[in-house]
Amino acid sequence: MHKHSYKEQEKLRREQEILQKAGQLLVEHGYANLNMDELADMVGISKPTLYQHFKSKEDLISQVVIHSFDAMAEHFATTPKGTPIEQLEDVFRWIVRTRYAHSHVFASADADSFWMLMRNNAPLAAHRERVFESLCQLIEEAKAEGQLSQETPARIIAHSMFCLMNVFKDPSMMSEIMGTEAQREKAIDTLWQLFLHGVAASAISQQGTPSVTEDKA
Amino acid sequence: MHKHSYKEQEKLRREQEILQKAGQLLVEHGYANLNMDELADMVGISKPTLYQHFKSKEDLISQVVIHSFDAMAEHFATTPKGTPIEQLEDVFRWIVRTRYAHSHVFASADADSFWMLMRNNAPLAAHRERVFESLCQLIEEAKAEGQLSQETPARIIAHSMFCLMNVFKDPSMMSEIMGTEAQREKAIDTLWQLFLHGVAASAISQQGTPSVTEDKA
Amino acid sequence: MHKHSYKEQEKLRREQEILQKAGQLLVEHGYANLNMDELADMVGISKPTLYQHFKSKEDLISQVVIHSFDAMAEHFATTPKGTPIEQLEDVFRWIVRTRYAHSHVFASADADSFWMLMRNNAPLAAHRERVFESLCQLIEEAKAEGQLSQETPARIIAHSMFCLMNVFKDPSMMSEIMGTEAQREKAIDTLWQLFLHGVAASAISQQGTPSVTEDKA
Amino acid sequence: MHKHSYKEQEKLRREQEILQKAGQLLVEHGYANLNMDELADMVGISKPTLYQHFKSKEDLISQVVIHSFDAMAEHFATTPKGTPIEQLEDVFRWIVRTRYAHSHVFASADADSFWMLMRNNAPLAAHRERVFESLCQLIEEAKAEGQLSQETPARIIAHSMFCLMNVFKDPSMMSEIMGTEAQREKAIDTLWQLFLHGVAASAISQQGTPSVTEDKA
DNA sequence: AATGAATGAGCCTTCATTCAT
DNA sequence: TATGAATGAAGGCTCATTCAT
Repeated sequence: MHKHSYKEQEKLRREQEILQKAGQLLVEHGYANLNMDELADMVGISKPTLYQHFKSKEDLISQVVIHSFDAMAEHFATTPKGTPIEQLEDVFRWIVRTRYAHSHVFASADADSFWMLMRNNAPLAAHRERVFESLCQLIEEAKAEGQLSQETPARIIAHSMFCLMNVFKDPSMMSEIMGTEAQREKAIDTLWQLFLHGVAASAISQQGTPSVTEDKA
Repeated sequence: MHKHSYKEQEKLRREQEILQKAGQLLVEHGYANLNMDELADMVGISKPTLYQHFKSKEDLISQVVIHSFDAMAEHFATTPKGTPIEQLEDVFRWIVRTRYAHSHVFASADADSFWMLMRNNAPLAAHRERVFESLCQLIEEAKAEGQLSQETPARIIAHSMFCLMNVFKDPSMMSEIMGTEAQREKAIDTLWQLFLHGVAASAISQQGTPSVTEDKA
Repeated sequence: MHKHSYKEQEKLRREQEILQKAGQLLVEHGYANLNMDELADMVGISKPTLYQHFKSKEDLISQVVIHSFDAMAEHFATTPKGTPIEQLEDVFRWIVRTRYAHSHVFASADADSFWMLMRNNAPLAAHRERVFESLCQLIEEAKAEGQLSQETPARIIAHSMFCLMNVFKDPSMMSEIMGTEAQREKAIDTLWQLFLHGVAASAISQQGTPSVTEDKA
Repeated sequence: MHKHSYKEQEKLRREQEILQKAGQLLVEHGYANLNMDELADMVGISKPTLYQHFKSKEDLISQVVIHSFDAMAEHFATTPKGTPIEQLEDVFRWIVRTRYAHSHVFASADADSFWMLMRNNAPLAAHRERVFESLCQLIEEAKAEGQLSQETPARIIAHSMFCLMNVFKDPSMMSEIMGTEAQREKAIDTLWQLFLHGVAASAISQQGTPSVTEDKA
């Protein structure tokens, strides 16, 4: 069971390092502009060694992304329980922070690379779906407790959440987030509120007519 | 006065065609994977001819994107007047429809290519900023009429709107939009409601505490 | 005899203009970097028109060079007679002046383009040889009058003359020449003296031993 | 301390070979017509391999030329001492021999490629200037000993020397040089004498009047 | 005769991937 | 196992030259 365990651990450690640096480059340069020479240099190994761990660029990047999905899945599994809405908020904050504080892959999650990869990569899509499912379940729970709009499909709510996070991708917003700790938290709050009210139970009531009017009445 | 007008129109027509196909390839393959050979083939001309119309790949793609921005700007200018909120809704619907019906460039608007291009391309950034400014003004008007949250900066609201539209980028959502006319309108409605309630004036009130609770009370 | 004489003159005039501008570009950019688009633009005609006058780039440039040789040949024929040495000096001065004042082709006469062209272009080589022969004859005459070293082959003397003129090709020298009229004449004087003493009759006497030593003794 | 010394030597050897063949092609085809495919083929490697040794065509060719300058500089430094004039003669002979025996780059030293390269390539210009400076110093020494004309600027003398060597560039001269050892030496002698008398101290005396007359008197 | 438009062929450069050590 | 070295396959761009009008 632990035959070669040292060597294997060493190998794992190295792979983690590769994945981490690759993630960094992926975020900084995008998929197409991430080049294997640069990556190898950054990790401090040679290119052939890289190819001993990952059979191709696509494979490598897929694993980077899968890794991110798994980290998210793990957070889902270990997040301290509360009301579904509280859990959702926790997840929301965790993702945003992870994204930008640690330059996580999700920062470019819906960019070219991402979809292009996903299109031809079943395992990747599967990992993504798994996480997405967890999120949808949480949303359904919140709906069941009457805290989220019944009328909005869970998948759309989940997507909205991911998409909204991209607000911070714009350079002008980025700077706001990259400022003080307080600024960041403030910005995240704002975004969470924005999301929450968009999907709140009371929100969606009369379709087609902006409920704003009713609210004001 | 209109000497050469035929030739010139022909030239323009050709350029439009190039831009249109380029937009299509841009959406399908992303900037880095859009290659000039393929584009030339697709348009049915030779590569050098391409370069007689556009001086470089970057120039060409910039114009594609600028074109999209301008189309949006034009819609802004000609949209039938109503309350600011109504105008916003109109813009929202127009963009979503244009994006997905016509495979418009904005479908990959916040992708790698987009930002990378913008970073080194002042004219492009300027066109974008112009459209963005228009949107922000509309938002400020809506705020002034008390219909949007005063607390959320206009730029964040504008961004949210753009980001939310990416919900449809996911293949699973895509299929929903690409279905019947009715389905599409339904989906757009849902998203608009979602956005609207997220940014509505009454929405953001107590920070840090999910206002859902208060709303219910 | 003068059928179409007007049209033909017009054609000739245009060809002269093309050749002149081509010469200018040839000197400025070199053969390989002289491009037909630029040339056509400079002359104010279209490229196909260019090709109606000259069947190819090589043909065109050959004629430019041939033209220069012919101009030189003409100068040889019309130069006011004097002693052979005086005639030589006159030729020398004329070439240098023509080269740099009028940016003549000979300014790049021994550059890549020149030899490469010559290698595959018999007519060009012939024209060159003709001029060269005239020069050699002049030199032989001077030798006959005892004014030039009998021991140095005429071809070498002729060549030396051409080569020495390239002294001015160096940018640092160029500036000296491009200054005032007086500066230019001074520089030309210096070079002529330098050439003349190199080939003077009294100069070459003891082979193998630097005659300087003897001179000093 | 000498780890990898074999590999490194091999790499150096390869680079030398590339530089040598590149020099050959440079002389034969000129800068613009030297193409990397042909060079790679000639060396027996692939184009990308070329680019692993030299980062661009310009870089490669620069090094070729720099190499030549350095070889000359080294000869300057190691040449057996004698009178300045003797040293000059040695340098002269060495350059001519090196140029034509080894098809050295200087054979096209004042050609298009050369100047164009120099114009945008500070390191190259620096190497050239260094050698040129050495030559000028030698010339100044010779002047100080009264063996060269005080009136002619050292830079002009140096240039004359280089330019005169181009006499051998003409195909008809080339054949003479490429003949027997004796022929070559004879030709070089002739040229050296020609140069020497052109710049000798006694030579330049009365400006404007061919001093030939005086010499004869 | 003159030209706008088009193109085949080619060149420099890059990069993911593999070979040989 | 790790790597220095090598490369096939492309991609962006240019240019002399020709067609069609």
